[in-house]
Amino acid sequence: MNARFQSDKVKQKKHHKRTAIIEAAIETFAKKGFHKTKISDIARAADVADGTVYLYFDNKDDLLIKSFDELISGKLNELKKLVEGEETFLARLTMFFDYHVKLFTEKPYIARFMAIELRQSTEFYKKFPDYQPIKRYLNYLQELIDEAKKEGNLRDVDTLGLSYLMFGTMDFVLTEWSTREQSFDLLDIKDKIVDIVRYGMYPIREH
Amino acid sequence: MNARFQSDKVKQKKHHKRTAIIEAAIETFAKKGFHKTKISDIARAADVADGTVYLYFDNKDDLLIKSFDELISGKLNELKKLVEGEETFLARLTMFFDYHVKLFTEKPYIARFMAIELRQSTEFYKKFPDYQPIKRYLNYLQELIDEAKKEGNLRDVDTLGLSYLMFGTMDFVLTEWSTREQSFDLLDIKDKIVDIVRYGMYPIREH
Amino acid sequence: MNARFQSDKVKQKKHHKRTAIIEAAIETFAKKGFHKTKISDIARAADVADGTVYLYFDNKDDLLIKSFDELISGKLNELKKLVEGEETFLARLTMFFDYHVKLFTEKPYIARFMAIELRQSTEFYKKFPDYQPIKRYLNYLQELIDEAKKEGNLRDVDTLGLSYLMFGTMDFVLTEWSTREQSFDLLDIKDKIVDIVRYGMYPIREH
Amino acid sequence: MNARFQSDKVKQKKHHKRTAIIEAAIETFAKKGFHKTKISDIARAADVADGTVYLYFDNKDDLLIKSFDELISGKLNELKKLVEGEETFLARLTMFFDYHVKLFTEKPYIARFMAIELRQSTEFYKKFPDYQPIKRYLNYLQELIDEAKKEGNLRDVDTLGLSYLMFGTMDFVLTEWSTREQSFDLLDIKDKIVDIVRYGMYPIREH
DNA sequence: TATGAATGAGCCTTCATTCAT
DNA sequence: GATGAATGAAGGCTCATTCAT
Repeated sequence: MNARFQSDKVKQKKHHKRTAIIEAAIETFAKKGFHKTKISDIARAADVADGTVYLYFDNKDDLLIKSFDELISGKLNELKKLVEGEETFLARLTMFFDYHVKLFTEKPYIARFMAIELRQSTEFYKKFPDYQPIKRYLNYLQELIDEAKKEGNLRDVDTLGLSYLMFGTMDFVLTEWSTREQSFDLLDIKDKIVDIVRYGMYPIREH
Repeated sequence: MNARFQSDKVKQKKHHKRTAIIEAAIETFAKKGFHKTKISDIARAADVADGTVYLYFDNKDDLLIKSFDELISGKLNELKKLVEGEETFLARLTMFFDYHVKLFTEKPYIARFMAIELRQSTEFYKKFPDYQPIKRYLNYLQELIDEAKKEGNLRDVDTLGLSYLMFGTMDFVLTEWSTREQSFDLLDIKDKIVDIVRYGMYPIREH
Repeated sequence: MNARFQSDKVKQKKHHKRTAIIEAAIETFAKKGFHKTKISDIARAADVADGTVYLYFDNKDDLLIKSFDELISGKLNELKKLVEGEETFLARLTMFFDYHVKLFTEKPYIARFMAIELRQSTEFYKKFPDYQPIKRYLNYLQELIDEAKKEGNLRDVDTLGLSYLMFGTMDFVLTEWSTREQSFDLLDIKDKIVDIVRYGMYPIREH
Repeated sequence: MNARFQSDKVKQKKHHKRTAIIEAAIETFAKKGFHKTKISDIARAADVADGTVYLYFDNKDDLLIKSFDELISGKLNELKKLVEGEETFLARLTMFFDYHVKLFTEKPYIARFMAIELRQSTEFYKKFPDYQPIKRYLNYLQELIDEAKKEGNLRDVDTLGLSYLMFGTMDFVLTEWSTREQSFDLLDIKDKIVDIVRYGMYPIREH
């Protein structure tokens, strides 16, 4: 092993603890909520000392924010790749939801994290006015919708309205699903909701 | 003044402080969030001593629950009266949304209270598994939907799905609206979303 | 016991804890120094709970300041009464020193408190620019000196200079005496220093 | 380059870091005070790693002590050379004060260091009973005084008393001067105080 | 009933010190 | 010798809850 390799290893190690802390934070915040989570809980879960957390993050708030960022950036990138592999708007929409259903089914605590911890306080938003991770999701959805409208695959619905409808519905379904201990089938309800969003709730007119 | 009258007055008085505390609690929880609200904040707002709160409520959690119950019962009753004054499903649906838009426009902190504080923690739900104030809203929505389906004014969509879609969308729109400092027009977006829910997002087929 | 008496008792009681905390603080700060003194040390010494300290004082710094104020105001008042009972400048000067010698001999920790804790940091002075308890002592000394000059009992020495000389000497003697565990006789050295200040250090010119 | 030279260079280098740390420590302790100074502050100022400090000093206390020693030894040696260049007691006394006025005017933080940090705690003196850097100053002053008395240039004042008077006055003047942001003229007040110490404060008897 | 002073458990954060490299 | 990432003990302060009046 030469010097260059060693340096790489060092760099890797440098980030190892940080990554461990982020992962522990996401899981613990999601499981117990921000306020009930002690820094020492996270430190223990990450197998580091309490003080180590403060080598990588300014304070508890900062850790929350950075955890969100990390989580959402990662997921959004994954999502974009998958979605952009699809051709039609319908396929993309389906993929958008499928991705989340899969993600949250596999790691329900992420659903809780995104659906609940995210919105703890206006104070939080006041403190970090530029911190709008949900906004990035919404923006992405809105791009997809606008494209679809251009393609003619979508009638001229209100972009903002549809994005709120889609995101809000998904968010609520997931919140219910995760706080109610997964008492209904996520895949099933997704299909049923997609059906409503596609065709509306009015009786389908015969022609 | 006879004994009966006196007793009534006493009872009224008895409830006066309780009511004041509940009202102060709702407003304060909504404004500052559950964790940042101190019992002494609520006591001051209600113009009672800290200790007095504990004459009417077991603890802070209990006060939160009772506040929700009070708030939601009141609002739900109001809502039911208005909704049941309408004949058609469409009118009822419209009324359902209009009522909330009006309510939250007038008292935005109630939106915050319902949208955010409501879902603070799994711990909370674990501790009070029977406490599901949202459930009552959802149940009511589902009743309306089922009726409408029977009337033939609604195609055979999934009741649970539609109720989640409607409630989740409303919830999210309100959260955004209240955390983003009312940056968009609530009435306007409501109409646009109702349009989507009615007719779906697909191009309307000519016939 | 009537209502008025009871109210007095309450008032007394109200201040009882505050007084106990101040006294405990002075003694503990003096014995251990500001930084080594824990709030819990003071609380224990005052026989109250830790939290009680914060009912009467904003924080540890505030407690230090208030303790000084209390201590110095009290002592300065006592001192003024005694000094003003004397007629001539010489008697007043003697009283000024005698008072301190007696005070510090009886309660050496007060000497430490005034001589050392008082000047912990420039930060402290920056934070509380108006907080100059020593200044009040100096001002008082300067008044005495100016009067004496007017009376003709004192030659036209520099007032500021003499006040610094007197205060600084006293301060240093006390510091040495208290940090060196009272290894010399305070009364004795006082007389010898007074002699120098009176007649100067040059050989007394015969005439 | 031979081995001896190399060894010298190494020794020099060895001491380079130690010297850098001492200098950084004196300046930083003086500027921020002992308790607010972090080891990492000193390390950064000395341009070494935190751990390096512990190669040369046992702990933070030890670093403080060694810094004092270094500072005081240096200054005392300088002072002695200058003082011993003077013939008469009066000239020596003047030099003693002039030296300090010059030193502290040029590097006010040294005044702070000596006047304040020096006396942080009884604990400190208890821990290091032999550590009396001021003592060396006092001893030197006392030697000067005793010599002067032998020479007949000084009446038979109490040596300890006069040394305390001189040192204490100087100490206090400097403390006031440095904590009050140099609000008065050091040179001017020095002359006025020297006048008092020489001739006393009583009206000069005519003859 | 009502009060509000008192309590004390609990937690975030700092920083002197260590030690593997 | 030199580094600096990691450690973990320690303490100021908050605030839900109690209880004597």
